[in-house]
Amino acid sequence: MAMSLGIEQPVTNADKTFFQLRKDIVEGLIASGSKLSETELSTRYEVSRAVIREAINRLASCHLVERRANVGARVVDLSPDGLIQLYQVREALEGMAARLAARNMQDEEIASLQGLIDSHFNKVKDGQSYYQEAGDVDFHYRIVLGSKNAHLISVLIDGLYHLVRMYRVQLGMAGPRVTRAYDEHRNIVHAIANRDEELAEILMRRHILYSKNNIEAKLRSPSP
Amino acid sequence: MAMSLGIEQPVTNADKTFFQLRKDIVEGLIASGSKLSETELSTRYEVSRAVIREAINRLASCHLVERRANVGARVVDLSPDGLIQLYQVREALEGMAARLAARNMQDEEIASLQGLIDSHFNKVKDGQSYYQEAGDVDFHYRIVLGSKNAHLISVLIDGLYHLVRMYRVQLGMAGPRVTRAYDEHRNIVHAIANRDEELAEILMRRHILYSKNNIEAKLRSPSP
DNA sequence: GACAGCTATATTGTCGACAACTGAGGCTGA
DNA sequence: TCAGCCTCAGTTGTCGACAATATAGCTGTC
Repeated sequence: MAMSLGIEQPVTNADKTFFQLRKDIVEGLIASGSKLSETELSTRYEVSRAVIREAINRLASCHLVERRANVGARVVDLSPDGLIQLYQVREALEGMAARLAARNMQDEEIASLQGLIDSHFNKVKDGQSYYQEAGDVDFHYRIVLGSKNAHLISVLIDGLYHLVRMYRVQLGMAGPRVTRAYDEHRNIVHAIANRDEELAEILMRRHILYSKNNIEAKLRSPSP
Repeated sequence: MAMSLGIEQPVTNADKTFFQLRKDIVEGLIASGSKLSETELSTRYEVSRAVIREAINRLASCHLVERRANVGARVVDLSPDGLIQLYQVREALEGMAARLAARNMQDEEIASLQGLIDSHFNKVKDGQSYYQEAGDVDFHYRIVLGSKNAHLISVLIDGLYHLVRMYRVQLGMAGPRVTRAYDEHRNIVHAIANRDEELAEILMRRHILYSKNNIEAKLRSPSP
């Protein structure tokens, strides 16, 4: 695993194929629930079956595909229950991440995070929904990295976040939750700056809980 | 991944090799920090390099080995900091597992769990330190499975628990924490039986925190 | 018509060989 | 002496072919 300190750089052919496949799955180019044929993919991506196999195995580690011996691999299918379970794990892990960030982040990192939030303020004020996607992701990334916990970083950034993005993209999230989420982010940073571990964890957990409820509501009423 | 509902059954050759390699690493037969040569392992385990490669990749997903492109894989090395980080994640995940177990476990499952605890009582009373290893593992397994959350189950049972066992085995844990841990288990089951999610989570988190402190102390004073 | 068993086909699992890369050691030239 | 380059052995990455397995469809019997 790339350990994700910064941007993951593909070096081998299997890496590139893995990233490409992951992208195509997350963005729905390969339909959720569809079967992944090794031979077909090897011709489509113009690599040998061995590298396709390795890529699929890695995707299985991220829980983006499910593999059965002697049968094959299928892209996971998205379900309300799956989403809920995903957010339950996020709540636990990111709560802990916020706690550890309050303990372990350097002062400069916190200042930089504060700067990020401030820059968001302008965009929120202008009503740019740009926020939800890039801004939200960036915010959560920084806190997870700030935890300085390798397991946390790996499970979330290399694993769950791609699934989260898959749900967001394929269910078409954009949402009017922008300004409210902005305030929540602001409060979390404040708690971290005060080195208040307990509060940072609680606020982060509530933030994710709200976010789950929001997406869940969208999931019931197909709006797009 | 095997999804771990019950016992994971090897079907393919890569499965068997993966299990064997994992066992040998966890139990220290392959030294922590040592390099894993694909060619050497393929002769030692009498399989082709391809299945060794797949096994190593899976081990990397469990964080039991670290792989670098074009260089090779090394068994992770155990460190005090690594142990602490591991238990931080356990605290977050198993806390959530206990909460969800209080919500989702069937009445019969809870009764069975209660039975397990009761059976432990006799052994603890007799001073059998058998408890710590098998009993403790079994207890935590049941609660994680009781959460009915696939991600939680996979990350913990297919992943972190093997690392936990690796620390325990290679640092020689047995400890006088038996009776105290027993009481903590008892209280957790009580909270779950009462469907008290909040309390179940808090108790589990404290239980793991205590456990971490215990191992940490042992790690400072090499007793065995 | 339904069902069990068999056959055929397509897919996955496994293998050995070749290509590409890394790291160590020695060599050259200042 | 030392920095930098180069060579070379050994390792990992990639490939195409073969073996083993599962699924679909057919056949024959009840």
